[in-house]
Amino acid sequence: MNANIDRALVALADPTRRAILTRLSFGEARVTDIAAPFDMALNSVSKHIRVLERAQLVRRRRVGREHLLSVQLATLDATAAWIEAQRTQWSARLNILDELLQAEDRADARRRGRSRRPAAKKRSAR
Amino acid sequence: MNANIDRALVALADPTRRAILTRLSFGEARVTDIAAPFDMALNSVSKHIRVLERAQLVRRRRVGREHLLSVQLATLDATAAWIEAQRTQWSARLNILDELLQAEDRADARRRGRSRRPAAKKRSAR
DNA sequence: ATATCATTCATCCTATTGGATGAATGTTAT
DNA sequence: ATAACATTCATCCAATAGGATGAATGATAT
Repeated sequence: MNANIDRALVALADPTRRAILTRLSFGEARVTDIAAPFDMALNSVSKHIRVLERAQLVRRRRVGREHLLSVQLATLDATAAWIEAQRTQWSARLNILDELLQAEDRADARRRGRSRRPAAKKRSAR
Repeated sequence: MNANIDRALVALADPTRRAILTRLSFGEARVTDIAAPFDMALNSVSKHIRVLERAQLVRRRRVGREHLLSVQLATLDATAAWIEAQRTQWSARLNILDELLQAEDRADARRRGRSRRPAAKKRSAR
């Protein structure tokens, strides 16, 4: 499961591959078509396509001698969703932590109230 | 603007760095603390942290001799949002294309109706 | 059958990256 | 002042990734 996310993130982490996806958002295209606008050998583009394919961000449909590629939006969705989920989970943890620290502060304040001994305790960063 | 997204995606495309972010979701930590669970030299972890910092996924707060790191959730949000935006844009383009193709098909059907000459025209892939 | 076109395979080269190591820098404690 | 600690800097190394090139494979057209 996570290996897929990994492949997708790796695939998206390259500007050429993102450009290829953008190109495909205008419709199916052959390897040659995709390569045309790039100042790069056809073979290099072919390699990038394979990376996108392994990440399931792109689908290949062979028709005769040409390979027609298309974007696989679902995977892109899944990737954004994964990041968003991480964000939520991490944020939740930090909130819990913050509440704990605030409770601790209140306890400290009570103790200070009893013993008149103000101690400098720094608040954790945002 | 896009250079930031690029750095964030590159940073997220590594499992060690994602693990570091997860670690930081439990709260601020020093470089040494972050490095502890990893079977990896402190220096290597330090390098990963710099990558996360450049991508603004992590913030550093120097307090005395220790460097306290924390997750910068906003950037994570921005990254997910960027992917989601791409998805939306690309999906919209594909929808337009699909409508165009359907309109074309209907036109073909009308022409066939007038001239009795059925031509095999293949529908584009999903 | 042959030439042409579309694509991948196999290599090779270079730059970058993940990692290790030892020295250098800056901070705290004694 | 000195020792211990926290971290980075400067290198080095191996593995990987991006890119190029020429040959091989497969399909189409003549």
